[in-house]
Amino acid sequence: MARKPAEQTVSREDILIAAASVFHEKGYHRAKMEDIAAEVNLTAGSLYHHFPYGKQEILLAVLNEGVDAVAAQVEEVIASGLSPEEKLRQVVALHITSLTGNIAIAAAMVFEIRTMLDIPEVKEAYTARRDRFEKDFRKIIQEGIDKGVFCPVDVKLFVRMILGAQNWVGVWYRPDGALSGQDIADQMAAWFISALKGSANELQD
Amino acid sequence: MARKPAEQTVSREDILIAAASVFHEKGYHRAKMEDIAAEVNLTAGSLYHHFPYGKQEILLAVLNEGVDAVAAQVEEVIASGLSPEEKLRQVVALHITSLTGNIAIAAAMVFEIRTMLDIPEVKEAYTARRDRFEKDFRKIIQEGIDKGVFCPVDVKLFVRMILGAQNWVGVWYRPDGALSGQDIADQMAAWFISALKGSANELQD
DNA sequence: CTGGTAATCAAATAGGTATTTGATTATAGA
DNA sequence: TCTATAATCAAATACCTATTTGATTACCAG
Repeated sequence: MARKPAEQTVSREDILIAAASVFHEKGYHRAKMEDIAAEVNLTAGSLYHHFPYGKQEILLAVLNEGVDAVAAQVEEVIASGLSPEEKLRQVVALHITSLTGNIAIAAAMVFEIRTMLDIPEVKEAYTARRDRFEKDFRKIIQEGIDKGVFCPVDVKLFVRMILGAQNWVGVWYRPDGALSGQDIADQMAAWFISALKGSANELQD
Repeated sequence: MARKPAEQTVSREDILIAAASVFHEKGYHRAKMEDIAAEVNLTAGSLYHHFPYGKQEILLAVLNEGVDAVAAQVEEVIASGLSPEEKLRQVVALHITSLTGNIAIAAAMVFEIRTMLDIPEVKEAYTARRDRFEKDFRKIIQEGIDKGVFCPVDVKLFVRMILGAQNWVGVWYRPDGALSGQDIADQMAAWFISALKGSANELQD
């Protein structure tokens, strides 16, 4: 056996997809290299040809996979001339559909990221990305407040609230459920906007 | 050495607290029995005296620790004669302050629960509890809708939205931050209520 | 005092699995 | 065709850490 004909060789990308799916099912720790390999008809050792640094490198690649794509699109929306409301709707949709469109990565993002947080470079890169993401959201809310279309709120907390709600979608969403990612996004965005319009009254008893 | 004087012997409870903190720092898998033991000045083997089933039993105990207390209180609120609004405020506060009051357990709850989900009994117990919790929240929202004080919404989704936002608090909250658990709960509850009052208009373009 | 028991320790044991190694073969380019 | 390289495999290796074991000591009840 050994090398298979060209049509059967697997790419990094193939492995990433397989890995994401295995991580999703079992979580990082219970996912064996062998499991990942099996998914693409390789043996565990062969994975090291594609990912010399091993399992962690694979996880990292899986996580990166999902993130940058969304980030770029979000920046675009921010820079657009849309109303804050519309911007919010769009970024919420971007985030949620990205999660629901790749549930395996989404779950890894939530559950496995901490595995890597003791590698300084990784932690930095992750923190930087997350902060940028949060900032993007804050910018939209703040813009709405400044323009008077949203009530003043604790922007930081509000953003954490919505990101929590959104990230959690990656935990419970199932592709065969009743709602599509877009459905979920639409409804949630509407609620966020309602909250942003009706606040500031029932706070102090 | 061997047995230490009475004042220095550790209790199950001591170990649980230590374990929760170690799980919080490192996650279940990277937390060694030795780490937990060190925290209470024991050796790893000694933990088996208190928890014969070992590491999993400890995790399980840690998770149980946090849950039942809140659940009972939530039921009480449900059964009370308060307005739906007030009920919602109170259960949100119960949940969030319970998370922020024991951040180690909260994080374990979010991140480590899945470790145990392949033990059928555990999975069942967990699912049952979670469903009951969700149902309690749904009951409040539904009551508000029925009484006409909340706009009609997809109750199931709404509850998932708020639970996501709330659970996520366990991920980012730090006791030395600017906001107390109660602060967070008050603001979030207010937003949820705003959303419940102002919905149903901007859904269909 | 004198057992008996509870709490502990130090030192194996044991199992799992990530990673390494050395050989093997297909393919592409000279 | 011949050779270098890429992709693969099977079979070690290596390590880590949960768990077990057998001895040791403190405390309490009688």
